[in-house]
Amino acid sequence: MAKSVTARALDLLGVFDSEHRSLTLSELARRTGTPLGTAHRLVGELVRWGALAREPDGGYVIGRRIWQLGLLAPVQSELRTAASPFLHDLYGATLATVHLAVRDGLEVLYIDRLAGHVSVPVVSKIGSRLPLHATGVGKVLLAYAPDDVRANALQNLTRVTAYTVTQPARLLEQLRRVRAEGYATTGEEMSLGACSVAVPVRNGDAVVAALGMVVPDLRRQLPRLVSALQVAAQGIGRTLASVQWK
Amino acid sequence: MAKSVTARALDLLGVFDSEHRSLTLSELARRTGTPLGTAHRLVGELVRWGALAREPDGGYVIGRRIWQLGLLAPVQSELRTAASPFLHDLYGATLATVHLAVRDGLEVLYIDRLAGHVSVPVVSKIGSRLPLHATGVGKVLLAYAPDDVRANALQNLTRVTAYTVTQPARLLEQLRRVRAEGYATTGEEMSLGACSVAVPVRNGDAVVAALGMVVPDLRRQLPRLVSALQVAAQGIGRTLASVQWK
DNA sequence: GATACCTTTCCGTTCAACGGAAGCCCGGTG
DNA sequence: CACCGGGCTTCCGTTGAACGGAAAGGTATC
Repeated sequence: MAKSVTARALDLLGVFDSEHRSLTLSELARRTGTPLGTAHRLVGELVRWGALAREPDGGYVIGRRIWQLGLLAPVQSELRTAASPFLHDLYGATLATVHLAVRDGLEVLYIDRLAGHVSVPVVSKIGSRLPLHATGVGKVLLAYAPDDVRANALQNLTRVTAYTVTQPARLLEQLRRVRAEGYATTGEEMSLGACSVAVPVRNGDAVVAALGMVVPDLRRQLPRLVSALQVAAQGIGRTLASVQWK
Repeated sequence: MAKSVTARALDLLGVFDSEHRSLTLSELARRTGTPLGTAHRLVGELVRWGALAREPDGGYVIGRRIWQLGLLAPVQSELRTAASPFLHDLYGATLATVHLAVRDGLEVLYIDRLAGHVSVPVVSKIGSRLPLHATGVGKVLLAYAPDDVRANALQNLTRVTAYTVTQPARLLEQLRRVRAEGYATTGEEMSLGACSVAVPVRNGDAVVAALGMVVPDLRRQLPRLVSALQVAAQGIGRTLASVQWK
């Protein structure tokens, strides 16, 4: 299956994640199913180029060059920089945990986050992925996703908490309302004690991201939060559109 | 020279930089000296894995997966997160542009930056590299670098402005003073109208980074800035040491 | 000093990668 | 409309780089 050299080399990088930031050569070989001899050579090349680095303790970690490259990715260089000041405003105005996310395949990918000093159990981390159907930002992204994506996502509504929506019909109805009303909400569907609201961020007509916040309870303040979110999302969209043509 | 497939694939990624965030297939082929047929195949694999992505306009850009990986790099995940609150404090206290940087080979690599709304001409960007001998953070990193690095760096003191120190003997003397006094300064050596101060950030005994600021003029406030920097650097070091063993 | 685990080096075989060339798809131009 | 130049994609026969098993070298553990 994974035959090509390139694919193998990339897979060696791919086994790193936030729980495994440092791996030994043999761990890498095991996790990728690469024979040791081969892994040794490939890792050597990756280190030479700067994609991996060797720690004093002998473990391998992701190298600085990858980090530098990552800064050039559009999510980072355009979306994130455009959104950053608005996230701060939003956080300042509400003191809730604020999220910026995009859809990547059938998952939500968190681009940025501003967390208040604890308060609500929040699962997301910058760069992490969560299912589309159990988060506020996820529902927004799903609501505006192409039909085939939505169809695929509905196939597989895994249960996370007792409140997670797992019936396709019910979720579809919710998504319809998201499009009608312009915002999505969740109530403890991803983690108990956490509710969320989210709105789309548009560049022109296209929905390119979602902006959301997590709070312990929605009832009283929903209108206020929605309008704060919409103002910020508007600002981000405007910034994106203006940066586009320089 | 660059024969191995892996090296070629990596080189394809390596030609992206902040001036060239989006490249077409044939640009990639030209810039790496790869025949088109080969480039096509390799780029295809990179896209399949998520290292590159194709924009609607047909150009290739760095993919989200690389960005995600970059977040796992130690510079980002340890240094940057440990330092972030202290950078904010420092910025709040002084309103000067604040920098965190490490040495990478014979260059300064900027890890984080907090810029005031214009004021002084600042060259650095997050993820960018500059020569070691012409910046405050660079001098600090050079002062505490291993002997062979320092020797190599002194070979090649390129002139940037009229004030850049280009005589090895003079720079060596400055570095001696940096070690003795615990901070480095520059006066318009990198860019006219900008002076800088910097101090080392230590993790235990080892100097792992440098913390600096850029201001229009140093004379009057030097002692105040140095002590603010030292307090912050101390804090960062403490945080690093405590995170180390979890 | 034996054990267990990791890393590094070596080398003959083989099959994946190579890249030249030919065809495709556009958009611009005479 | 026909032509042209550009970038993109596909194809295929040859070849040498990549493969991976095996064995030797390290280093902590019992």
